[in-house]
Amino acid sequence: MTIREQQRRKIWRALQTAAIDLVDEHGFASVTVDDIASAAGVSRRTFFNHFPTKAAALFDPDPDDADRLAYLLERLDNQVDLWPALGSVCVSFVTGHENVIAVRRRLIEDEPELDQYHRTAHQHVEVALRRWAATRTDFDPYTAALLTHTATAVLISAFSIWKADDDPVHFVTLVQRGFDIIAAGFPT
Amino acid sequence: MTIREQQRRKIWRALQTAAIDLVDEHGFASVTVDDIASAAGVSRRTFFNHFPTKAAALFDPDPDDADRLAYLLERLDNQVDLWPALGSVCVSFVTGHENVIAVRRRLIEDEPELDQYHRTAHQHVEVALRRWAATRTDFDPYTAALLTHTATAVLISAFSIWKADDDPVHFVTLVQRGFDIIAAGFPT
DNA sequence: CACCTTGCTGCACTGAGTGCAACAAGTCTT
DNA sequence: AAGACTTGTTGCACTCAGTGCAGCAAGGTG
Repeated sequence: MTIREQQRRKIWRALQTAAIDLVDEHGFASVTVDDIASAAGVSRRTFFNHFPTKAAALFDPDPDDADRLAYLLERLDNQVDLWPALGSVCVSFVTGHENVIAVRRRLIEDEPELDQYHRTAHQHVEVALRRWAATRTDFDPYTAALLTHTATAVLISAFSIWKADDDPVHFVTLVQRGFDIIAAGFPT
Repeated sequence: MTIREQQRRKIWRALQTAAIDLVDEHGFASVTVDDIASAAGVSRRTFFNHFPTKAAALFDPDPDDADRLAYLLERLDNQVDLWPALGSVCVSFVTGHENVIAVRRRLIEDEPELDQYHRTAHQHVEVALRRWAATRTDFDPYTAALLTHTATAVLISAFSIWKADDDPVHFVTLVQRGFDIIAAGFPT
């Protein structure tokens, strides 16, 4: 990784942590982009070189995580049973990252209107899943769409139920349980 | 319905149609709130009395539709099999409204970045479903969350696959098929 | 060491969204 | 039907998100 790329990711992280800290303390509406930028030691204009919107600074996924998800999907090629396979990918993806999820969860508990912005985070996952589904030719486009959207629905459901002060491990089991319940076709 | 309420809904509709027409012709970014308001014959300030954001003018559900969905859910009380029941509600809800869906579909096909705003429309459905699920005590909160989020995932999937110039009836069958596929637990 | 490229910065600008204070029109009471 | 009350529109002024542009500094390349 080049020096440029290192610096860029460093600024990215500084902006994200500054944004989360400030919003956590003062609330989303009370924090301006100027505040975030100067807390991170960069100019306001630089903020928008890294994030398209103020909300994105809170919820855009770390580039490393995006790489990790792409890698997990890559290794899935020959698996036969699609839904459980997707489930295992999602479980692996969230495992060990409960702290990040907990922070976002707490922000949204404090200010529910942030939830709509948080959807874009799941949309990033969805895009990755869709890209992967497009490479598979062994099922029709509609089933592919259902698979990806339902998978993110499971993640969102687990996220919506889990409380920030719950047992972190519990979140992963929630995700797994969600995939299992749907695999069984919503038994009554 | 009082005269006031009639006038209010009239302005609401004028704003929504003006917004859709203008955005359809010139693109989302090129149309200002001023343009929409004056096309609808009201002041800019009035626009924001009816819609919280510019995007909401395109995608907020008609109040009549919200009432209709609430009514459909109300009549569901004693049904035993939850998932098919939710499916029938969703099918009934979209039946006969393919034209509205087609318009939104076309807008998003032209400008994919509008998709994120369209999610809020589904969020309104989701809120209604969640409110209903909260009144049922016969299943746990997590299953309730899964049910509602998965139901909207089906709607989103059908919406993402359907093309605006497809057979309108086809959309409803897509929704029904989605519920069926998930009921079967994603067979391979 | 020169040359090219990438990314940070300041500046100026558009336009979304909000609080406030009139004002007008619908609604209710007697 | 006339007054009091309520609800909703309007204009004004303001903050701030987001963008295009031009300059500059520092990284990358031969």
